[in-house]
Amino acid sequence: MKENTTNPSASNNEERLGLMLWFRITRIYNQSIRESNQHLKKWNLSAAQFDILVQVGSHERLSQQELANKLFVTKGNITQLLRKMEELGLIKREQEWKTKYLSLTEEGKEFFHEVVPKQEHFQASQFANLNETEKQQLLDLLSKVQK
Amino acid sequence: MKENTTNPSASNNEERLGLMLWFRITRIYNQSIRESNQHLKKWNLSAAQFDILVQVGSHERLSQQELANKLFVTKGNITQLLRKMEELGLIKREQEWKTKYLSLTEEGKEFFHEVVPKQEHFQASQFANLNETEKQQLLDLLSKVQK
DNA sequence: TCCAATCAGTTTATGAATAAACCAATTGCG
DNA sequence: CGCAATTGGTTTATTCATAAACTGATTGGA
Repeated sequence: MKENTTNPSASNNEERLGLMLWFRITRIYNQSIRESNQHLKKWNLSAAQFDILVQVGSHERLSQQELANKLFVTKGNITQLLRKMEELGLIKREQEWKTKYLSLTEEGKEFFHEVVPKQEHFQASQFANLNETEKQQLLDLLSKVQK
Repeated sequence: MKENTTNPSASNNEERLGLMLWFRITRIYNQSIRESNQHLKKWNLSAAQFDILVQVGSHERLSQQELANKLFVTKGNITQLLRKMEELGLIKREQEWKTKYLSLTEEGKEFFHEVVPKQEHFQASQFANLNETEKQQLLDLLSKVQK
């Protein structure tokens, strides 16, 4: 499997590794997001919506900006996603001063308890090739990448 | 044992790790793609186009389907991206029987030699928090995830 | 006091990616 | 034969996500 070793150029090893890591991560992401969406289809939910469900479900008084920061996406993106989830009746937005605080509706909570454990189980299966130690190692390394 | 609280950590460690890995990877990806796009703007190129440039530039006689497989995206996506890159004059498609083989135009090759080393340098900097051993470790673990 | 800066959120236009349906050509096999 | 399955690519409708410009409200200095 030298698919990526095909010499992006004659630079040093350190840089070659960086590019290979980039490629590898985008590929894992592409594959993973696709399979997750497929799996979440059962509940008519997208991966993005699932992420929001988890965050809002497990944090009190989250503002939209805070949510955006947690998910590393833009606040514009959050606005759009929330509008849809509000329409679906899963999320409530309560304005206080200029800030909108988020929480799950009753229906959202039911969904949360229904979907999260199952999706969790599914996500775990995507890393089935790693044993527990390796998973922990991978998580540590990835955390370190993001400081 | 569904005494699940509002908290993913109520399940076993193995599964909790899986979900955390998923979140971590999507966040790194989101952040990384954004910064890469920003960086590639200098050349009016997107990350997706860059990926194609690299693959086509370093493999002879690649078909569209093969390219899609290498990048873990759908062939429909490839069709769209190639159309644009063809318009930009970076890529040639040569049909042989029903297969279209890809190659870089002269301009594409120039671009390749201009952009790749610089982008490589940039990508490397995104993993600056890891030393060389750790990078190699991370790459090995990620490869293992994808079998 | 007033004006610039900031902050939370929204809007708009655009690009990336998908799934699913499709076309045309080739092949396999009953 | 003849027809179904496969293969490579395209099209279409839809979802995600971004950047950038915007609104309105608040605040902090000169």
